[in-house]
Parts: sequence; C-alpha cells; structure tokens
Amino acid sequence: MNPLTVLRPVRAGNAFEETVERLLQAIKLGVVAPGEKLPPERELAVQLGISRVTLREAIRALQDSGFLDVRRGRYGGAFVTYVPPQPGTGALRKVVTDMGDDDLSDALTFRMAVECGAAQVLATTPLDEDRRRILRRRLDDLNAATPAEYRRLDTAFHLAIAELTGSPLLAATCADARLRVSDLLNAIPMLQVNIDHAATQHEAIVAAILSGDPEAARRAVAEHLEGTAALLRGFLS
Amino acid sequence: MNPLTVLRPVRAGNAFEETVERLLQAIKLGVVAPGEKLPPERELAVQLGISRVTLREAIRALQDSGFLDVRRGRYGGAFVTYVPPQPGTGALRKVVTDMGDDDLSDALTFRMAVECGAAQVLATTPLDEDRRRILRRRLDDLNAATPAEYRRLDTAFHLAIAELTGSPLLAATCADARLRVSDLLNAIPMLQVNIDHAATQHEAIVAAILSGDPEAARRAVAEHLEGTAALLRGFLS
DNA sequence: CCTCAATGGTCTAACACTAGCCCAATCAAC
DNA sequence: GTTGATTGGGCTAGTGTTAGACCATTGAGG
Repeated sequence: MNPLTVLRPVRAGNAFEETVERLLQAIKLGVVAPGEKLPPERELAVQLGISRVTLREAIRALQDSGFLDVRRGRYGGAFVTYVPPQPGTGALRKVVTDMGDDDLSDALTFRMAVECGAAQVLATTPLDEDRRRILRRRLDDLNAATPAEYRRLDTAFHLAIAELTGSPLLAATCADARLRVSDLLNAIPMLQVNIDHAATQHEAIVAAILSGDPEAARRAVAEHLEGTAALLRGFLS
Repeated sequence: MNPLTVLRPVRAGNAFEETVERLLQAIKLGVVAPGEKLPPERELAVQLGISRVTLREAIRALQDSGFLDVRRGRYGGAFVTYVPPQPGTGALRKVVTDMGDDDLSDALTFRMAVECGAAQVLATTPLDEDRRRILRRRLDDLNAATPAEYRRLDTAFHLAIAELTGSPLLAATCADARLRVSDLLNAIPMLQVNIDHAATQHEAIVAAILSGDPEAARRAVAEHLEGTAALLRGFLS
C-alpha cells in the first residue's frame, strides 16, 4: 500500500485558488452557460463554504481573465462571457504540453474508470419513468445540438449518467474527471463524421442502461471514451 | 446539469479537521500498521502540504482519542496504537445509524463504481511481469492472512488494483471510497465461509485481470462487492 | 559516561480567511 | 420621479494557518 496514495496533500491550494478552480469548472463545463449569471455572492459563498471576501477575490480574478462580466445593482451579477475557443491542432498541442504526459494519461485513465463505473451502476439500478425520461431527454438535446452548444450538452449527457445513480460522491467525481479532460476536448476539431459516430455510441449507452445491461453499458462507454482517446492520439501524431 | 454537483463546498472543513481525517484514513486502512510510526512531523507536514503546527494539533487530537502514542527523542515518533474493534451486530448498527441511510447508499454505490472501473482499466492495461507479480503477491498475502490482519491485507489487495493502473487520481479515489466503508467492513463479523467465498472471488478478479478480460474483471469485482453489500443487509435486517 | 543526530515541543511574526456590518449602484414598480 | 428590493463593493475585528527559528528529550555509538 503506497503511503503516498493516502498521505497526499490535504489541500490543493489556498481557498482563493480552489475557488477559482471550482468556478472555472462551472464555467468550462457549461453548468452556467454563456450569458447566464452565477448565483448572488452571498448565496454562492454559502454553497461553496467560503467567505464572501474570498469568493469576491476569485470572481475578480475571473473577471480580469475575461471569463466573467460583473454588473452591480438589482438584476446585476457575475455574467459568464466565456465561450470555448475555436479548436485546432495547435491549441491541442499546447494544452497537452501544458498538462504533461503523465497528467494526460492519468486524466484519461481516471475518466475511463469512473464513467464506465457510473454507467455500469446506473444499468443495475431500477429506474423509474422520470429518470428514464431525463436520460432520453439529455440524449435528444445532444442530438439536436448546434455546434456551438455541442460540448456543453455532451457534458450534460455524460454527467447525467452519474447524477442519475443518486450518488453525489460519484457525480462529483465524474464532474471532476470530465473537467480534467475538458480543455482537451474543447481543442479537438469536431468533424461531422466524429459527431455521427459519437451519436451512435451515445444511443448504445442509453439503450444498454435502459435495458439494464451493465456489461453492455460498460462496453459502450469504454468504446466511446476509447474513441476520444484515439482521436487525440491521431491529432497529436 | 445539477449546479450543486459542481458548486459544492470547496473545503470539507478547516485544515485541522481535514488533517485528522487523513491521518485516521491512514490508520484505519492500515497504511501505517499498528506498532509502526508515522513519518517524522517535519516530513509529514510537507507531504500533507500543511504547517507543522496544524499537523501537531491533529496528532495531538488522535493521541487524546487513543489512536496514537507519541514519544520524544531519537527513535521516537507517533506510533499507531489503534487496533480495529471486535466486530458485532451491535457495532454495525451503530455505524450505520451514525452514517445515515443516504450516506451509506452513496458510499456503497461510489465504491462499486470506482473499484469496478479500476479493475476494468487494469485488465485492459498491458502488464509487465513486475506488476503481475505484485498483484499475485498481494493475493497470496491475503490468502495467508491471520484474522487480525485480514482487513488490512484485504484493503491492500483492493488498493493495489487501483495503484497498478498507474493513475494517482484513480488510486486516491479508490482509497477514499474504501475508507468510507471501512468502519462498516470492520464491524462485520468475519465467518470462515465468507472468507472462503471472498477468496474464490479474489482469485477470479486476479485471473480476469491477468488474462486481460475487462468484462470478466468488472463482473468479478461487482459480484464481490455485491456480496459484501448483501452481507450488510443481512446483518441489518 | 559523553556526544550527537533525530525527533517531538514551543514560540513569534506575518499572512490568510472569516463573520458581520454598512455603503453604493441599479432598475422594476408605482 | 420616488421607492424599495436586490445586488455588488468595502471595512474591521477576530480567528486560523504558516514559516522559521530555537529548545528539550531520547538513545545508540564511541
């Protein structure tokens, strides 16, 4: 048992840095879509379990970086201005070199494990009609997505699988895993052939989950993520 | 996309509380076995990314709670005195009521997902002979375990699967998942028939991983964990 | 018996973070 | 216009946390 697995840093950084990361996560994953605003400072500070001062510092940093536009007064707030950058091979290379090979491999492995696990669990869970509807709805939304909103709805679809398991721990972990590859995904040019291929795989994932087949669900997610990884390798070589 | 999944608290508590939790994790999971000592304060503080003052407060708390025995001078240190309590149905009921039904279900679901995911990933990873040996070694150690060290070696075996994937994120997540059910596992009386059954399942898991069959690996882990969950339900009803 | 390296024990000054309070700006409703 | 609710902006006093230095204890080895 490697002690470093357990005796690792208790904190990833100070409260300010962690808050910036968390807000960036919400923005980049599209939890708060472009044009929408974050919850009011007082409310958000409570949700994040930090003081308003620290939250404001984080918001200020994101404002300076161009992710947010903060407006005062009633009906004001911190509005999301970030739109994912145009993808391209150059951007992809930059993201990868910024990450480092080890972190890249770690992130892809991590995502593979937790997303497959979530799909498997959901397929073994008895689902009421409400939950089935939500899952199908997310799939339909994604299939109807314009290129501009594709990534966001793709994220929403994948996260829905984890959230529908009813395990907050699992949902949070999948969100974390997704974030770690989001810069990569955003940098991959989206070709119609890839989108079509992904759509077929998404259908297979939903079908497996709805029919209660954990093995098919696992396999479908594994193939889907392996496809993304292969696409990455293709653009990098 | 549920905002609460992403906009959740950035910190589980203050540095002191988180440090206590982390050390308790190391002790209860047996990363530092009874009789052994923690790394020196200065070294451990660096590993955990906190100040020595905060670390000492946490160690002091664990000393007061009877988990550690701290001795000064050369060859001194913080020695682990904790030994897992004798299991029994009463203890189990207490642990479960302390957790709450939602947390219990969350923890079991989370563990199912991440451990199945880890096994699946490891089964799809080309393993060199060194890694194969480590896995078999952990299994042999577990099969040769005395009752007193069974839980610790069982943990070591399960964590080894995650660690061998080479993904620190995945390893840390599995350690976290394991910790969340460790009090439960420790409270389950160990009957020989259950140990024998578990041993068979462990063999199946290792066989599937070594033969590179992700589906069999996933299924074997799922069955194994489902067995634990069933055992739990049995003792609680 | 002495020495000395390794370890826990303690102190201080600086910085980070929090809770709570009040101010300033905005804009829909009247 | 005026008002009032809602929102961001800013201040202060108190607490949590850190880095670094120095002290105290222990025990193996000379």
